[in-house]
Amino acid sequence: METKPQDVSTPPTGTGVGTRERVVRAASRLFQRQGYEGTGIKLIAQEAEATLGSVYHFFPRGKEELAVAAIQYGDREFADMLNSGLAGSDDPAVAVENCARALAAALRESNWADGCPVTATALETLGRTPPIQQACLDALRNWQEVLAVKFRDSGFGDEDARELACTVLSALEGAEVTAQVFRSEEPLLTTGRHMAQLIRSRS
Amino acid sequence: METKPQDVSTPPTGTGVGTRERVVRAASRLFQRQGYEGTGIKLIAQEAEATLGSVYHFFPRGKEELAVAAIQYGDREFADMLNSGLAGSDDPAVAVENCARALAAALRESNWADGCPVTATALETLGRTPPIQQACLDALRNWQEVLAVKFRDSGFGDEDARELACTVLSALEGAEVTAQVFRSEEPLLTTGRHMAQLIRSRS
DNA sequence: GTCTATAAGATGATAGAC
DNA sequence: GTCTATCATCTTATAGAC
Repeated sequence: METKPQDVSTPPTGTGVGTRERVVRAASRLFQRQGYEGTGIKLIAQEAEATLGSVYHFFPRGKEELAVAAIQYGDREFADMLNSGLAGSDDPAVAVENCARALAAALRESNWADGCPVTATALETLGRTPPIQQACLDALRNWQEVLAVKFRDSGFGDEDARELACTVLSALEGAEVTAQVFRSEEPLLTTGRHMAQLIRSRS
Repeated sequence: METKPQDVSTPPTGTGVGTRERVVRAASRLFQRQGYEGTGIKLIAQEAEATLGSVYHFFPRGKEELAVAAIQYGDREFADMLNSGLAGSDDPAVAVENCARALAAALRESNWADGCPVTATALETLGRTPPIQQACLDALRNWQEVLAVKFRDSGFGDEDARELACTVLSALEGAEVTAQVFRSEEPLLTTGRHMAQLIRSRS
């Protein structure tokens, strides 16, 4: 996760956020909500309050290049959410349950629209668009590592921490989809509770 | 799950499978692999060895109507897979782990392409295409009930069975996505093992 | 960097012969 | 029921003025 110069929070141009950043954010949100194939570049430009020319100025290789940037943006965003959720408690079981609760609250607040920022795009582009697939893989690996670090810091052995992280991440991912389809926080809350039990039963 | 007359495995017309069935199967597989928006009707017709006219003959209301039928087909298909996996053992923990193993094997055999038959379409159409969303909801509910029945039959109380089914379904759904992105059976196998532990710790 | 106009092709859907 | 031809629209992407 190297930080590039243009990642600074105050862009050089003005009071708000630069055009490139607005485009990436809009793309990330739209891909998250309606997938890669279902989102047109014109809509992205419109939501970002940019013109089509500006989009292609920053992403000359087109939609695919923009999607990679959007997935990487979602990667950082979701990792931040995981990290804040996990930071709430030293007990990893409590921490994971906090994460599930935070995801559930965010999901409800968005009217069940804003789930995982990569799942839809990942499934649509699996085995068909290598650069996007790679970005999705990097994101999932990153999130798993965030969880694994928490478990290791709580005293779990390397292998145990890695495996627990794998299961917890998978469970949260699936619970988020289920919660979106059911339009209910329950899958996330129940899964969070069960994950806490699993973690406790292994400490 | 009422069985309609046209659900018989030997169609009236010929030795093989009827055109309508071929179209639905092709649509189900393609939506599963590349999502709803990323799959054109022409490709569906081609894969089904049918013509565009035939597709619109059986589904006069177009792609949306076809998608509902495709999701319902995937619903039955996945429920069958769950039921066979669960039937392998009276111990619900062993049974669930068998399911995860079966899903992992099927995923590997398809070169990580054939995951859950509804997730991609569900995420793309959330809150935008009510009939499809409803079909996805029915599918997830159906699968959860399949699991809940197994847990109740194993001696779990109603509430416990329902909640365990919710978590196990979510975990398997998420593990399937993770396994596809990682191109590895490990997320499904690890999640299956952990779900077995969770079930045992609650009996 | 921003903007408009437009090219080139794909998409969902329809018409009507057979 | 099957097939081909076609329409209207939308898509990604480019050109070139400013």
